[in-house]
Amino acid sequence: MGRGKIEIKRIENATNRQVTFCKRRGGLVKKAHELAVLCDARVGLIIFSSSGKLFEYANSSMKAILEAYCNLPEAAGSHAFASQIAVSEMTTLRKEIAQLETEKRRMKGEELSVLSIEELQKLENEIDSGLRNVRLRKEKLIAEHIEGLTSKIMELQNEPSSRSQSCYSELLTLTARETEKSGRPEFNDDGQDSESSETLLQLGLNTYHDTQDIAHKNSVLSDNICSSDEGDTQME
Amino acid sequence: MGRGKIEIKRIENATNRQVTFCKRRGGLVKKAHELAVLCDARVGLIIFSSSGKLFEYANSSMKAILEAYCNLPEAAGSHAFASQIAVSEMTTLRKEIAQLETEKRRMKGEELSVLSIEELQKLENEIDSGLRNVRLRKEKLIAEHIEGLTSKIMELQNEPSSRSQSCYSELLTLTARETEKSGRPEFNDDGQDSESSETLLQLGLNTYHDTQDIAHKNSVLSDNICSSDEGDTQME
DNA sequence: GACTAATTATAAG
DNA sequence: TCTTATAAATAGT
Repeated sequence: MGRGKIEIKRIENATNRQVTFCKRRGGLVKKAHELAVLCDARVGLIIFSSSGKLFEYANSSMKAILEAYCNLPEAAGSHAFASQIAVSEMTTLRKEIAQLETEKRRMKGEELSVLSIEELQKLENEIDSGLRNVRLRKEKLIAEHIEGLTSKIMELQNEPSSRSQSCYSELLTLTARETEKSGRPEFNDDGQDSESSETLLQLGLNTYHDTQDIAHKNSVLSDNICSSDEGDTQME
Repeated sequence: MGRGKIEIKRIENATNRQVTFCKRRGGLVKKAHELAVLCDARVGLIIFSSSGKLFEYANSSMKAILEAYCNLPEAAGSHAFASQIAVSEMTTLRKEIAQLETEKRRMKGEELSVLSIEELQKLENEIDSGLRNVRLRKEKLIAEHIEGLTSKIMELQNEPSSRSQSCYSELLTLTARETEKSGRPEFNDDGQDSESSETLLQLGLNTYHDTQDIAHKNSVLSDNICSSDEGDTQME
């Protein structure tokens, strides 16, 4: 719904991402509210922005919803709940870190021994695509830098001073470096790298979820865990 | 959005209410997922139908979301049950994850805008080195594969059978590709060799990883939206 | 569930 | 933030 269709993947531009976050958060809260009212449901919605700010909506109190979620009639022994959550969360985070570190090592060409030819090919495509992007960006910066130096020289040309010397020499170095690389063909468009961004996702961690239910069922939620008023929405 | 406008008030007709509940619940979960992915947010959604059935969505584990919700800094006095140590350790782990994710994205050529030319150069060197390692490893595996096929053929040479046919043809394809490549300079550092060895793989070995990708895409999509891995959606 | 006509959300400017 | 063209959700069938 917008001037153009968008892919559902992380928005890279931070400003854009923030704007979209605000808009869609509003839309989501509105729809949560509508569902609650129209269908006589109890809805609790918790959102943490990427910067860690909390937004929430609950048509009844969030505490009541969370208590119901944890299958616990009333608050007691909340420490057990919290510590179970904390322990399993920590495990999750550690697994996530291990996973990311493995991915990073593989992208640096380490720890490849267990990968099949196909997996290696995927990895290669992904890295190659990243390399191209990095080079493009670097070359853009260098070009801009050269342009800046050039115009500086233009300015200084009429009043020669010792300062302009250094600009000249830097410009010479840079242009020499760039020239060395020119003549390289553009990207081939065979589309082989098109799946690059998904490859790593499939290695994701799933194993901790099965402990989740048990943790919830055995846990207790206390009175002071949550306090929330009806339909509370904050601004970020 | 529909044939007619409706007021946001409890739907009196029970059947109608149930149908609307199902439709809108699906929509809400989808939008929660989109927000989480697009804006890199953490989202937890809990829905109880009027009959008391539970539906939930969380892009990370619901435990993690609730844990974060219950341990908000400003609530320290009233909500603090997880030990201070656990909280700070968790913060450390999260920072570590954020850092690793940034590194990973940069190696994939994303989020480069804040990097200087020097940093980009360093990154490029790192990625390039990784790429070479991956290619070396892959080519080693392919060579071994060829060798394996060769010796199989040796074995079968004396007793010609229909089975050996396929080995021959695969070997021929592979060696043809390898030969084509030889005599071309080794890694030049401008990225144009990027596809040098993937054609070999795709033509030489079979192409089943393409269909794997498609299957994977589908499964990722459905997992994210409605499987019990992340956000659990039940049928009522 | 599948099908639209209409409404609503929102991407881009 | 505000506008508006367009994509998406959905009410009624």
